[in-house]
Amino acid sequence: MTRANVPTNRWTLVRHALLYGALGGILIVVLQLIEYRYLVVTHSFEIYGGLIAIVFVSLGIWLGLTLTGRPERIVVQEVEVRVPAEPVVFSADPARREALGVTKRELEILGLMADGLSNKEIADRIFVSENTVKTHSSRLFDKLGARRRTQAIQVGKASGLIP
Amino acid sequence: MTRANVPTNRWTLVRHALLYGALGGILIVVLQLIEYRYLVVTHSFEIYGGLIAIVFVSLGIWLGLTLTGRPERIVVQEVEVRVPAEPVVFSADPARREALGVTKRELEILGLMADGLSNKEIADRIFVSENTVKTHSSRLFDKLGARRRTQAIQVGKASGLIP
DNA sequence: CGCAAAATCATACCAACGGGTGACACCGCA
DNA sequence: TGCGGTGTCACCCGTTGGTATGATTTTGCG
Repeated sequence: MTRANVPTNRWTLVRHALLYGALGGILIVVLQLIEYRYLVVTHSFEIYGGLIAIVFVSLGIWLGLTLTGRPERIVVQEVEVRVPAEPVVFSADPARREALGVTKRELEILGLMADGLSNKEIADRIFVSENTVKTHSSRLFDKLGARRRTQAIQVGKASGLIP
Repeated sequence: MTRANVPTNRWTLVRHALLYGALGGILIVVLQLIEYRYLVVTHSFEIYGGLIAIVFVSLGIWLGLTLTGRPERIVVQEVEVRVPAEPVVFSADPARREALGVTKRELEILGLMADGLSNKEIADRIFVSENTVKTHSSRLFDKLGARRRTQAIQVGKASGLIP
Protein backbone atom coordinates (compact mmCIF):
# COMPACT_ATOMS: atom_id res chain seq x y z
CA MET A 1 0.00 0.00 0.00
CA THR A 2 2.75 2.36 0.80
CA ARG A 3 4.25 3.99 -2.20
CA ALA A 4 7.83 4.92 -1.71
CA ASN A 5 8.33 7.08 -4.71
CA VAL A 6 6.61 10.31 -5.55
CA PRO A 7 6.12 10.37 -9.28
CA THR A 8 3.50 12.41 -10.99
CA ASN A 9 0.34 10.45 -10.78
CA ARG A 10 -3.21 10.68 -9.65
CA TRP A 11 -2.43 9.88 -6.11
CA THR A 12 0.22 12.43 -5.64
CA LEU A 13 -2.21 14.91 -7.09
CA VAL A 14 -4.86 14.00 -4.61
CA ARG A 15 -2.33 13.92 -1.83
CA HIS A 16 -1.10 17.35 -2.73
CA ALA A 17 -4.61 18.65 -2.87
CA LEU A 18 -5.33 17.29 0.58
CA LEU A 19 -2.08 18.66 1.84
CA TYR A 20 -2.92 22.08 0.58
CA GLY A 21 -6.32 21.76 2.12
CA ALA A 22 -4.73 21.06 5.47
CA LEU A 23 -2.33 23.93 5.04
CA GLY A 24 -5.27 26.09 4.14
CA GLY A 25 -7.02 25.17 7.33
CA ILE A 26 -3.98 26.00 9.41
CA LEU A 27 -3.55 29.26 7.59
CA ILE A 28 -7.13 30.17 8.25
CA VAL A 29 -6.84 29.43 11.95
CA VAL A 30 -3.71 31.51 12.15
CA LEU A 31 -5.36 34.35 10.36
CA GLN A 32 -8.33 34.13 12.64
CA LEU A 33 -6.18 34.28 15.73
CA ILE A 34 -4.34 37.25 14.38
CA GLU A 35 -7.58 38.94 13.64
CA TYR A 36 -9.03 38.35 17.06
CA ARG A 37 -5.98 39.43 18.91
CA TYR A 38 -4.58 42.38 17.12
CA LEU A 39 -6.98 43.64 14.56
CA VAL A 40 -10.20 45.43 14.93
CA VAL A 41 -10.53 46.28 11.33
CA THR A 42 -14.09 46.06 10.23
CA HIS A 43 -13.70 44.46 6.83
CA SER A 44 -10.84 42.16 7.54
CA PHE A 45 -12.90 39.19 6.47
CA GLU A 46 -13.03 40.35 2.95
CA ILE A 47 -9.38 41.20 2.90
CA TYR A 48 -8.23 37.88 4.23
CA GLY A 49 -10.73 36.06 2.12
CA GLY A 50 -9.37 37.72 -0.95
CA LEU A 51 -5.82 36.91 0.05
CA ILE A 52 -6.72 33.31 0.66
CA ALA A 53 -8.51 33.13 -2.65
CA ILE A 54 -5.57 34.55 -4.52
CA VAL A 55 -3.10 32.30 -2.80
CA PHE A 56 -5.12 29.19 -3.41
CA VAL A 57 -5.91 29.92 -6.99
CA SER A 58 -2.23 30.58 -7.60
CA LEU A 59 -1.28 27.38 -5.87
CA GLY A 60 -3.84 25.44 -7.81
CA ILE A 61 -2.73 26.83 -11.12
CA TRP A 62 0.88 26.20 -10.29
CA LEU A 63 0.01 22.70 -9.23
CA GLY A 64 -1.82 22.00 -12.42
CA LEU A 65 0.93 23.43 -14.54
CA THR A 66 3.72 21.54 -12.86
CA LEU A 67 1.81 18.31 -12.92
CA THR A 68 1.02 18.41 -16.58
CA GLY A 69 4.37 19.56 -17.81
CA ARG A 70 4.88 21.40 -21.02
CA PRO A 71 1.72 22.40 -22.75
CA GLU A 72 2.18 21.28 -26.24
CA ARG A 73 -0.95 22.00 -28.12
CA ILE A 74 -1.19 20.94 -31.65
CA VAL A 75 -3.74 22.29 -33.99
CA VAL A 76 -5.83 19.75 -35.70
CA GLN A 77 -6.76 19.98 -39.24
CA GLU A 78 -7.88 17.48 -41.77
CA VAL A 79 -7.14 18.17 -45.33
CA GLU A 80 -8.82 16.23 -48.04
CA VAL A 81 -6.59 15.68 -50.96
CA ARG A 82 -7.70 14.35 -54.28
CA VAL A 83 -5.23 11.77 -55.22
CA PRO A 84 -4.75 10.12 -58.57
CA ALA A 85 -6.36 6.74 -58.57
CA GLU A 86 -3.32 4.62 -58.06
CA PRO A 87 -1.10 4.65 -55.06
CA VAL A 88 1.85 6.65 -56.20
CA VAL A 89 5.01 4.68 -56.16
CA PHE A 90 7.12 6.59 -53.82
CA SER A 91 10.27 8.06 -55.17
CA ALA A 92 12.75 9.84 -53.04
CA ASP A 93 12.69 12.99 -55.03
CA PRO A 94 15.74 15.15 -54.56
CA ALA A 95 13.65 18.29 -54.36
CA ARG A 96 12.33 17.72 -50.87
CA ARG A 97 15.63 16.29 -49.81
CA GLU A 98 17.56 19.25 -51.01
CA ALA A 99 15.10 21.65 -49.45
CA LEU A 100 16.03 20.34 -46.05
CA GLY A 101 19.69 19.96 -46.80
CA VAL A 102 19.55 16.24 -46.27
CA THR A 103 22.23 14.30 -48.09
CA LYS A 104 21.63 11.05 -49.94
CA ARG A 105 23.41 9.04 -47.36
CA GLU A 106 21.41 10.55 -44.57
CA LEU A 107 18.19 9.88 -46.42
CA GLU A 108 19.24 6.31 -46.96
CA ILE A 109 19.83 5.91 -43.27
CA LEU A 110 16.53 7.55 -42.47
CA GLY A 111 14.79 4.98 -44.63
CA LEU A 112 16.48 2.13 -42.88
CA MET A 113 15.61 3.68 -39.57
CA ALA A 114 11.98 3.77 -40.56
CA ASP A 115 12.18 0.07 -41.27
CA GLY A 116 12.94 -0.45 -37.63
CA LEU A 117 16.62 -1.20 -37.91
CA SER A 118 19.06 -0.39 -35.14
CA ASN A 119 22.20 1.61 -35.75
CA LYS A 120 24.22 -1.56 -35.71
CA GLU A 121 21.98 -3.25 -38.24
CA ILE A 122 22.08 -0.24 -40.50
CA ALA A 123 25.85 -0.17 -40.24
CA ASP A 124 26.06 -3.81 -41.22
CA ARG A 125 23.71 -3.34 -44.11
CA ILE A 126 25.50 -0.44 -45.76
CA PHE A 127 28.94 -1.62 -44.74
CA VAL A 128 30.07 1.18 -42.54
CA SER A 129 30.81 1.38 -38.85
CA GLU A 130 28.17 2.02 -36.25
CA ASN A 131 29.87 5.29 -35.39
CA THR A 132 29.39 6.49 -38.90
CA VAL A 133 25.73 5.72 -38.74
CA LYS A 134 25.59 7.64 -35.52
CA THR A 135 27.17 10.73 -36.99
CA HIS A 136 24.90 10.58 -39.99
CA SER A 137 21.82 10.17 -37.88
CA SER A 138 22.96 12.89 -35.55
CA ARG A 139 23.27 15.36 -38.38
CA LEU A 140 20.00 14.12 -39.78
CA PHE A 141 18.21 14.77 -36.52
CA ASP A 142 19.66 18.20 -36.49
CA LYS A 143 18.37 18.96 -39.94
CA LEU A 144 14.94 17.55 -39.24
CA GLY A 145 14.67 19.14 -35.86
CA ALA A 146 14.24 15.78 -34.23
CA ARG A 147 15.60 14.57 -30.95
CA ARG A 148 14.85 10.90 -31.38
CA ARG A 149 14.82 8.51 -34.27
CA THR A 150 11.11 7.98 -33.94
CA GLN A 151 10.63 11.69 -34.25
CA ALA A 152 12.90 11.80 -37.26
CA ILE A 153 10.82 9.11 -38.90
CA GLN A 154 7.65 11.01 -38.17
CA VAL A 155 9.04 14.21 -39.61
CA GLY A 156 10.50 12.35 -42.55
CA LYS A 157 7.17 10.82 -43.44
CA ALA A 158 5.33 14.07 -42.95
CA SER A 159 7.83 15.81 -45.19
CA GLY A 160 7.50 13.26 -47.91
CA LEU A 161 11.10 12.26 -47.51
CA ILE A 162 10.13 8.66 -46.99
CA PRO A 163 6.94 6.75 -47.87
CA MET B 1 3.45 18.03 -41.85
CA THR B 2 4.30 20.96 -39.71
CA ARG B 3 2.88 20.92 -36.29
CA ALA B 4 1.35 24.23 -35.46
CA ASN B 5 2.75 24.58 -32.01
CA VAL B 6 0.68 27.09 -30.14
CA PRO B 7 2.29 27.45 -26.77
CA THR B 8 -0.87 28.04 -24.79
CA ASN B 9 -1.18 31.73 -24.81
CA ARG B 10 0.14 33.10 -21.59
CA TRP B 11 -2.19 36.00 -21.95
CA THR B 12 -5.21 33.74 -21.97
CA LEU B 13 -3.89 32.14 -18.87
CA VAL B 14 -3.54 35.45 -17.12
CA ARG B 15 -6.97 36.47 -18.27
CA HIS B 16 -8.48 33.33 -16.89
CA ALA B 17 -6.64 33.77 -13.66
CA LEU B 18 -7.96 37.27 -13.29
CA LEU B 19 -11.41 36.09 -14.15
CA TYR B 20 -11.30 33.49 -11.47
CA GLY B 21 -9.97 36.03 -9.07
CA ALA B 22 -13.00 38.17 -9.73
CA LEU B 23 -15.30 35.21 -9.37
CA GLY B 24 -13.56 34.39 -6.14
CA GLY B 25 -14.24 37.86 -4.84
CA ILE B 26 -17.88 37.59 -5.74
CA LEU B 27 -18.11 34.21 -4.12
CA ILE B 28 -16.63 35.56 -0.94
CA VAL B 29 -19.06 38.41 -0.84
CA VAL B 30 -21.92 36.01 -1.37
CA LEU B 31 -20.72 33.78 1.38
CA GLN B 32 -20.32 36.72 3.67
CA LEU B 33 -23.82 37.89 2.98
CA ILE B 34 -25.17 34.46 3.66
CA GLU B 35 -23.31 34.33 6.90
CA TYR B 36 -24.50 37.70 8.05
CA ARG B 37 -28.08 37.09 7.21
CA TYR B 38 -28.82 33.54 8.07
CA LEU B 39 -26.06 32.05 10.07
CA VAL B 40 -24.94 32.65 13.57
CA VAL B 41 -22.76 29.63 13.81
CA THR B 42 -19.70 30.29 15.86
CA HIS B 43 -17.07 28.65 13.71
CA SER B 44 -18.50 29.45 10.36
CA PHE B 45 -15.36 31.31 9.42
CA GLU B 46 -13.32 28.17 9.49
CA ILE B 47 -15.96 26.23 7.67
CA TYR B 48 -16.33 28.72 4.88
CA GLY B 49 -12.62 29.24 4.75
CA GLY B 50 -12.13 25.54 4.26
CA LEU B 51 -14.79 25.43 1.60
CA ILE B 52 -13.26 28.36 -0.17
CA ALA B 53 -9.85 26.75 0.02
CA ILE B 54 -11.11 23.49 -1.40
CA VAL B 55 -13.07 25.16 -4.14
CA PHE B 56 -10.24 27.38 -5.18
CA VAL B 57 -7.62 24.70 -5.15
CA SER B 58 -9.90 22.55 -7.23
CA LEU B 59 -10.55 25.37 -9.61
CA GLY B 60 -6.88 26.13 -9.88
CA ILE B 61 -5.98 22.54 -10.60
CA TRP B 62 -8.74 22.20 -13.12
CA LEU B 63 -7.66 25.45 -14.69
CA GLY B 64 -4.11 24.34 -15.02
CA LEU B 65 -5.08 20.98 -16.41
CA THR B 66 -7.49 22.28 -18.98
CA LEU B 67 -5.16 25.01 -20.10
CA THR B 68 -2.10 22.90 -20.51
CA GLY B 69 -2.86 19.26 -20.27
CA ARG B 70 -4.52 16.91 -22.63
CA PRO B 71 -3.11 18.49 -25.70
CA GLU B 72 -5.30 17.34 -28.48
CA ARG B 73 -2.93 16.65 -31.21
CA ILE B 74 -4.24 16.31 -34.66
CA VAL B 75 -1.97 15.70 -37.49
CA VAL B 76 -2.81 17.35 -40.71
CA GLN B 77 -3.91 14.38 -42.63
CA GLU B 78 -3.95 13.85 -46.31
CA VAL B 79 -6.88 11.70 -47.08
CA GLU B 80 -7.13 9.85 -50.30
CA VAL B 81 -10.58 9.84 -51.79
CA ARG B 82 -10.35 7.07 -54.29
CA VAL B 83 -11.38 3.64 -53.05
CA PRO B 84 -14.04 3.73 -50.39
CA ALA B 85 -13.28 0.14 -49.56
CA GLU B 86 -11.52 1.38 -46.51
CA PRO B 87 -12.72 4.19 -44.33
CA VAL B 88 -11.02 7.35 -45.43
CA VAL B 89 -10.33 8.62 -42.00
CA PHE B 90 -8.33 6.12 -40.11
CA SER B 91 -10.05 4.56 -37.19
CA ALA B 92 -8.39 2.20 -34.84
CA ASP B 93 -10.74 -0.65 -35.49
CA PRO B 94 -10.85 -3.19 -32.70
CA ALA B 95 -10.74 -6.05 -35.13
CA ARG B 96 -7.10 -5.76 -36.05
CA ARG B 97 -6.26 -4.86 -32.52
CA GLU B 98 -7.99 -7.84 -31.07
CA ALA B 99 -6.46 -10.13 -33.63
CA LEU B 100 -3.06 -9.35 -32.25
CA GLY B 101 -4.16 -9.27 -28.65
CA VAL B 102 -3.19 -5.65 -28.33
CA THR B 103 -5.06 -3.76 -25.65
CA LYS B 104 -6.45 -0.28 -26.04
CA ARG B 105 -3.86 1.21 -23.81
CA GLU B 106 -1.07 -0.44 -25.67
CA LEU B 107 -2.45 0.80 -28.94
CA GLU B 108 -2.69 4.27 -27.54
CA ILE B 109 0.93 4.14 -26.54
CA LEU B 110 1.90 2.79 -29.91
CA GLY B 111 0.26 5.76 -31.52
CA LEU B 112 2.13 8.19 -29.32
CA MET B 113 5.32 6.34 -30.04
CA ALA B 114 4.75 6.74 -33.74
CA ASP B 115 4.44 10.45 -33.16
CA GLY B 116 7.98 10.45 -31.95
CA LEU B 117 7.36 10.87 -28.26
CA SER B 118 9.72 9.47 -25.67
CA ASN B 119 8.54 7.23 -22.88
CA LYS B 120 8.69 10.11 -20.47
CA GLU B 121 6.65 12.34 -22.71
CA ILE B 122 4.06 9.63 -23.23
CA ALA B 123 3.89 9.10 -19.50
CA ASP B 124 3.30 12.79 -18.90
CA ARG B 125 0.67 12.98 -21.57
CA ILE B 126 -1.47 10.11 -20.39
CA PHE B 127 -0.79 10.75 -16.71
CA VAL B 128 0.98 7.57 -15.76
CA SER B 129 4.51 6.83 -14.67
CA GLU B 130 7.31 6.17 -17.08
CA ASN B 131 7.58 2.67 -15.70
CA THR B 132 4.02 1.98 -16.73
CA VAL B 133 4.74 3.13 -20.23
CA LYS B 134 7.73 0.84 -20.27
CA THR B 135 5.66 -2.11 -19.18
CA HIS B 136 3.03 -1.42 -21.80
CA SER B 137 5.54 -0.99 -24.56
CA SER B 138 7.41 -4.08 -23.54
CA ARG B 139 4.29 -6.20 -23.81
CA LEU B 140 3.40 -4.45 -27.01
CA PHE B 141 6.75 -5.29 -28.56
CA ASP B 142 6.24 -8.86 -27.53
CA LYS B 143 2.87 -9.01 -29.23
CA LEU B 144 4.12 -7.33 -32.36
CA GLY B 145 7.30 -9.32 -32.49
CA ALA B 146 9.35 -6.18 -32.34
CA ARG B 147 12.55 -5.52 -30.49
CA ARG B 148 12.64 -1.77 -30.83
CA ARG B 149 10.08 0.96 -30.87
CA THR B 150 10.88 1.85 -34.44
CA GLN B 151 10.20 -1.73 -35.39
CA ALA B 152 6.96 -1.69 -33.47
CA ILE B 153 5.89 1.39 -35.37
CA GLN B 154 6.75 -0.23 -38.66
CA VAL B 155 4.79 -3.37 -37.81
CA GLY B 156 1.94 -1.31 -36.43
CA LYS B 157 1.62 0.64 -39.65
CA ALA B 158 1.93 -2.45 -41.77
CA SER B 159 -0.78 -4.13 -39.74
CA GLY B 160 -3.13 -1.20 -40.03
CA LEU B 161 -3.01 -0.66 -36.31
CA ILE B 162 -1.97 2.93 -36.77
CA PRO B 163 -2.35 5.29 -39.72
C1' DC C 1 -20.19 -10.93 -5.91
C1' DG C 2 -15.91 -12.98 -7.63
C1' DC C 3 -12.76 -13.82 -11.17
C1' DA C 4 -9.65 -12.80 -15.02
C1' DA C 5 -7.81 -9.37 -17.78
C1' DA C 6 -5.98 -5.09 -17.92
C1' DA C 7 -3.65 -1.31 -15.95
C1' DT C 8 -0.56 0.59 -12.80
C1' DC C 9 4.00 1.03 -10.50
C1' DA C 10 8.69 -0.11 -8.71
C1' DT C 11 13.46 -1.70 -8.90
C1' DA C 12 17.49 -3.29 -10.95
C1' DC C 13 20.30 -4.06 -14.79
C1' DC C 14 22.16 -3.84 -19.36
C1' DA C 15 21.84 -2.36 -24.18
C1' DA C 16 20.96 1.20 -27.38
C1' DC C 17 20.84 5.85 -28.49
C1' DG C 18 22.39 10.68 -28.94
C1' DG C 19 25.51 14.76 -28.19
C1' DG C 20 29.98 16.52 -28.51
C1' DT C 21 34.43 16.60 -30.18
C1' DG C 22 38.12 15.76 -33.15
C1' DA C 23 40.14 13.72 -37.02
C1' DC C 24 41.14 12.17 -41.86
C1' DA C 25 40.16 11.42 -46.79
C1' DC C 26 37.90 12.37 -51.01
C1' DC C 27 35.88 15.33 -54.46
C1' DG C 28 34.28 19.24 -57.04
C1' DC C 29 34.89 23.92 -57.74
C1' DA C 30 36.49 28.63 -57.71
C1' DT D 1 45.63 25.30 -54.88
C1' DG D 2 42.83 25.91 -51.17
C1' DC D 3 38.13 25.61 -49.56
C1' DG D 4 33.63 23.64 -48.46
C1' DG D 5 30.71 19.70 -48.47
C1' DT D 6 30.42 14.93 -47.73
C1' DG D 7 31.58 10.57 -45.90
C1' DT D 8 34.06 7.97 -42.77
C1' DC D 9 35.60 6.71 -38.01
C1' DA D 10 36.74 6.94 -32.95
C1' DC D 11 36.07 8.10 -28.05
C1' DC D 12 33.61 9.70 -24.04
C1' DC D 13 29.60 10.33 -21.45
C1' DG D 14 25.05 11.06 -20.18
C1' DT D 15 20.26 9.81 -21.46
C1' DT D 16 16.86 6.83 -23.03
C1' DG D 17 15.06 2.38 -24.10
C1' DG D 18 14.08 -2.43 -23.12
C1' DT D 19 13.90 -6.78 -20.15
C1' DA D 20 12.81 -9.23 -16.06
C1' DT D 21 10.38 -9.67 -11.98
C1' DG D 22 7.07 -8.94 -8.68
C1' DA D 23 3.42 -6.51 -6.84
C1' DT D 24 -1.11 -3.98 -6.33
C1' DT D 25 -5.20 -1.85 -8.09
C1' DT D 26 -8.88 -1.19 -11.38
C1' DT D 27 -12.18 -2.83 -14.48
C1' DG D 28 -15.23 -5.60 -17.24
C1' DC D 29 -18.11 -9.36 -17.22
C1' DG D 30 -20.63 -13.62 -16.21
